[in-house]
Parts: sequence; C-alpha cells; structure tokens
Amino acid sequence: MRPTIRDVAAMAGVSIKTVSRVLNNEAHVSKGTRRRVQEAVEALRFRPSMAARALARGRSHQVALLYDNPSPYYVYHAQTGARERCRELGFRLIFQECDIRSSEFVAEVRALIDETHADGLILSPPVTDQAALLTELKRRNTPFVRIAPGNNKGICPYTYIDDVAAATEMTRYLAGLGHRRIAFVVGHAAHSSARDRLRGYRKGLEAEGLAEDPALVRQGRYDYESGRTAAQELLELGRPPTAIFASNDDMAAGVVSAAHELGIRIPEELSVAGYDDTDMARALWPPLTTIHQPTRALAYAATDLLLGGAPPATVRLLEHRLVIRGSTAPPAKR
Amino acid sequence: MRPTIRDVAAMAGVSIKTVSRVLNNEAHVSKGTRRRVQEAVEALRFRPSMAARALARGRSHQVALLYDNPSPYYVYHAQTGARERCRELGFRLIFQECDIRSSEFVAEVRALIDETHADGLILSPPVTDQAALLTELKRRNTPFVRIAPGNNKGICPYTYIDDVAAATEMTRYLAGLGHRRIAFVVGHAAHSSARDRLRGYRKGLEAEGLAEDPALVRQGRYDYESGRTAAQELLELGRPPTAIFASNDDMAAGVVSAAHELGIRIPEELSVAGYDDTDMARALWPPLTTIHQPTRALAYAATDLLLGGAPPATVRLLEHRLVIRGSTAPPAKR
DNA sequence: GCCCGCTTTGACAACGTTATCAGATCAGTG
DNA sequence: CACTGATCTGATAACGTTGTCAAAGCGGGC
Repeated sequence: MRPTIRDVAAMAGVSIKTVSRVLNNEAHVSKGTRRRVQEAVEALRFRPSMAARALARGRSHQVALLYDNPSPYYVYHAQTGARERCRELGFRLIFQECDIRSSEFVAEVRALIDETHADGLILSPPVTDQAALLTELKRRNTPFVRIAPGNNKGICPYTYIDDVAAATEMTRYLAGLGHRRIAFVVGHAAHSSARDRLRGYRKGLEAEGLAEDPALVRQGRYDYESGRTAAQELLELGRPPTAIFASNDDMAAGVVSAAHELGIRIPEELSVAGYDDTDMARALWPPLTTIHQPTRALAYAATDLLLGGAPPATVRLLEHRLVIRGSTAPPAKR
Repeated sequence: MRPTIRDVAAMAGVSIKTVSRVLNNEAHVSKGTRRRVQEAVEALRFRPSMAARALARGRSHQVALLYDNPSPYYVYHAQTGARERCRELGFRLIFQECDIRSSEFVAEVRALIDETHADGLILSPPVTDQAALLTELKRRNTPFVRIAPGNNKGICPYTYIDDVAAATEMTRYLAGLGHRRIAFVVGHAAHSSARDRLRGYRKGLEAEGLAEDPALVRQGRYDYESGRTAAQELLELGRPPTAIFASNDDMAAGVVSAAHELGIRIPEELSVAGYDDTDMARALWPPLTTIHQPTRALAYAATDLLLGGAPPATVRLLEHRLVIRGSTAPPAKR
C-alpha cells in the first residue's frame, strides 16, 4: 500500500500542509516539528506522488530529451548526460524518440508536452534543426535548449563543439603526415554537422595549400554501409586517395572494411580517420584516429542550461580532441 | 495555453463527464454527441493530462524498464522494443538506469514506483536476477516481468533465448570446421548468461568428443579490454588455440585486436566467434561470426507479457540464430 | 396511456499534492 | 500588562481527470 501525505501527517501529529512544508524545505517550520515529520517520512518510506505534484503546482519537474538518431552510441551517451544533470537537480527525464519526417511530427511533440506537462525540452540533432518545431515551441512559450544547432541560433541557449575547427584540424593533421590526396566522406544531409565537417575539411585543405578534388568527396549517410560504398568507389579510382577522412566512426568502419577486403593495408597503404570517438573507434583494427566528441557532456551542459533558466543568448562551447591512434600514418613512398 | 477537458466540454456543449466518456471510448454516448466532442477535441488539439489521469484512476499507464548495463547497443535495442509495444498499447515507458551494487538499490526502485505510480516493471539483465528486488516486488504486489532470468524462474512471466543451446551450437560449428583447441572467454559474473554460455560451450565440446582444457577458458567481463587481455594470454600459450569463442561481441572485438596486433591472421590462422550480433559484429574486419540475439524482440515480448497480464508461469522462448561471417574458417594445416 | 427497461447525460466527490489565507502562538517592547 | 510583529500552523480550495450514482429521455409491449 502506497503511503500518502495524510499517513505521514497522522503519524507526526500535524496537518498535511505542514508535511508538505517539510517536504519542500520551506521556512517557518519549527525544528521539533520538522524532525518529527522527517522521522515519519522515513518510517513510512513515504514518497510524494509526482502526478499530484504536477497537478498542484503548475510544473511537473520533468524535461524531455527528443532524439531521432539511429546511433545507439550517440543516443545512449546523450541520454546518460541529460539524465545525470536531471537527477542532480531533482528532475525526471522523459526520453522520447520522434520522427522528423512524419507529417505529424510537430503535433506529436505538442501532444507529448500536453500529456506529460513537461517543463522543458532538450533537442538533439537532427531534431535540433527542425524549424517548424522551433517556431511552435516559441509560440507556446515552452522553454527549450538545443544541442549542436546548425541554424536559427540565438533563439535559445545551446551547447556545441566546433565541428568546422575539428574537421580542419584532422585534415591538417593528415596533410601534415604528408598526404596530398585526402578523400572525405560527407555525413547525412539532415544533420548540420555534416555541412560543418565538410566545411572544415575544405578549410583544412586550403590552409595546407591543397586543391580540392571533387572526385575525392563522396556523399554518405553517417552509417557503415554508406562508408563502405564510398570507400569502394574511392579506392577504385585511377589515382586513389592515400587517406580517407570519414566524417563519423560508423562510416570509417565501412572504409576500413572496404580496404581490408581489397587487401589494402592500414595505415601502411591507406590512412583512415573517423569522427566521434565511439566505442567502435577503439574496437576496430587498427584502432581509429578520430575526433573525440563529448556527447555526454554536451547533453549534461544543455540540461544544465535548460534547468538553470539561462537566457536565450547563452552558449556553451565544449572542447573536442584529436585522438591519434593506429589507423593513420605517413603515406607510402613511391 | 494548455486546453483542459472543461474547454472541450464548453465547446461541444456537454458536461466534462461526457467528454471523458468519449476520450475513454466508453459505451452509452450517442453518435451525434460523440462526433461533436471529437470535433471539439480536434479543434482545440486537446490532450488529457496523464498526471490527472493517474491520480483519478488508480493506474498511471506507465511502465518502467530497469537496466544496469554498460552496453549502449543492448540498452538501446531493449529500450526500442519495450517502447514500441508500449506505444501500441497506449502506455508510456519510463526508462530507468539503476545501480545493482548500491546499498540503496531496492529503496530506489521502490521510490521510483511510488513517485511515478508505475503500473509495472520490466527487468533486464543483470537487474533481472536481483533476489532482493524480486522479493520486494512480490511483497508489494507490483506486476513485473523479466528478460532472460537465471534464477527464481516461475515467479513471474519472462522472455529468453536458449543461451546454452546457442553456445553449444557455436562450439559445435567451430569443432565441425576442424578445430580441436577451442578457447572460451567467459562473460561478467553478475550475468547469468555468462554461466549459461559457458555451460553451452562445455556441452558442445562434450558432444564433439573434445576434452576441456582449463587453460583455454578465461574469465572476462563482457567488455573490449577483458577480451583483449584474455586473447593476449591465450595466444602466448605454448600450444595456443586455433579458435577463440568470446561470449559477446565486445570481447570478440578485443580478441580480434589482440590477434591483429600479434600479426596473427583471421581467419587463416585463428578463428574468432562472438555472441550477440551487435553493430560491431558487422563493422569489424573480418566481419564476425556470432549468435544473433533478438534483444529488441525480447523486450517487446516482455512488455507484451506485462501489459497483457500474463500469468506467472508464462514463458516466451525466442529464436537465436548462428550467423556465419568471415571471422571463422577451418584451421590451418600443419 | 402507462409502465418498464435501456440508453444517455450530468452533478458531485474522489485522487494526492500545493497555494492562499487566516488564525494561533510567542517573544520583545513601550 | 496589553500591543506588535514575526513565527508557526492548519482549513479549505484549487489542479484536471475518472468513478459513482441518480435523473432524464426514449421506445416498445400491454
């Protein structure tokens, strides 16, 4: 039997309102009373009903994290970070998948908010860039924050890493090893990070005085298969690249497979770089040189901004890190 | 402004009770009235408050999935399966991490139930085998189901795959290729699956008339590092194995790395098998021979049992599948 | 025309909290 | 010894739904 606040009140010999005061740490409760109530709470193992609370105060002490991302790794870590900050602040996290391509997308999010009384939203890529949703949230005055937005910045607080700088860094690192023909596999078009990473690649080439060869830039979809296909095409070129920079680790794994399959040794004959530093980067052979993206910290910080009531202009830039492992080396001499 | 049931009632010209009837699809509402109410609901985009519902009926229409598993892949798929069945049945899923080693473990779960009014629980490994929790849930009369339990079966419905049979199958497959020295890397001790898979390995050896060599059985922890360490030790033996069966894919990835590092070719000089068929199994080179475990379906079916009110003795056995890829081959002739 | 039972409807009290406001208690002050 | 203001406490009304129960409407059989 679930104990209620009435049971606590009865046991402590006070009114339910006084119990409520103790639970919410309000002032104006005498020391003795507070102690008696706390003892009763302990004894009965009483836990207030979130439903009743949500109804009584306007706010539910719940926030929702929205995602539409097929990567278990990304989703898991984003969730963990958001959940952690929620727990610290006494909030509960609603972890909600959605479908940005559905015609009902905005309606479904609206339904979620109304049903759950969510106090705020955290948008992860690619949900973070759905203009229709942003408009609706503004209109409703629902607080929200975004992780790694690509457009409409400035309408709400957000966290991000500098994808352009990171991709530039990786490209220059490869060039610095001596590579002159560096290929690039672009990510999924729905993600703004795909554009930024491509831009970083181009800036890197330029900084190193290398001309971009359009044949070396392939469209991918941030998944294993598309990376593999891109690599197969690249490696069959008359003048194949000596390095392939895949703009996430899943695609890099595809590149590695394609190379192995063709009997091309990594890193001796081909350098491969990834991006994200997922579990897979360490598990592959050779372990992948990649950009470490602090997914968990991004979500943690975003949640912090949301619950801290940060003003719209607040921005938090987190550090990325170039992680050099065994999949990259200077090109073979000819 | 969130519309309430009163607004709908006013617009449709009926009482709030009648609106409630329409929302809950109760009988005894005339056709015309029902239509008018539905139109008002549409027009106002009304969504009933789950909090108010939970309070008014006894049940919250929420169930919680408990996990304490460091594998993003497993967690992601379990979640997806449970969420899918929940959505189909109009339930919401509370996805809750917990810490089975905490002294407050049971208290925290109890708190969760009381706070959220959760109607039931789904326990995934290794939470599924926490005897103290099972006792408490029984005592409280909270409905629950388990995924892949290893003990106390029969106290609640559960779903599982036959780990013993699957591991036997893999072992016999390797023996069938001609391997005589087949090593095994055991999983984490907190998981009953680790024991079952070891048992299956032994049954497989026996069925093939092979004696178990204790030097070929290594303890792991279901993670990359422990697989790698185990493989390093195994491959330095005077008479190394010609095949290594790691009892999950993460450990198998570690085995693959260790072999590559020592310049041992897979599958020519060493066969490697995994278990689970995670994304990683396909992404590795060579792609991993493994056992496909239908994690998503296990969670889906478990949720179905919970919400369908299945009697305690109900059990659902799902199919595993031996997936043969490039990491296994007959041993090299000497 | 009347009664019976079934369908349809609504008033009102829950559910478990918090918010509002007023009352009670208690020092300290003139 | 009142008087004042601060501190403490509790009755009661919300919050947005559903459950209970009674009443009104309606068609059919005698």
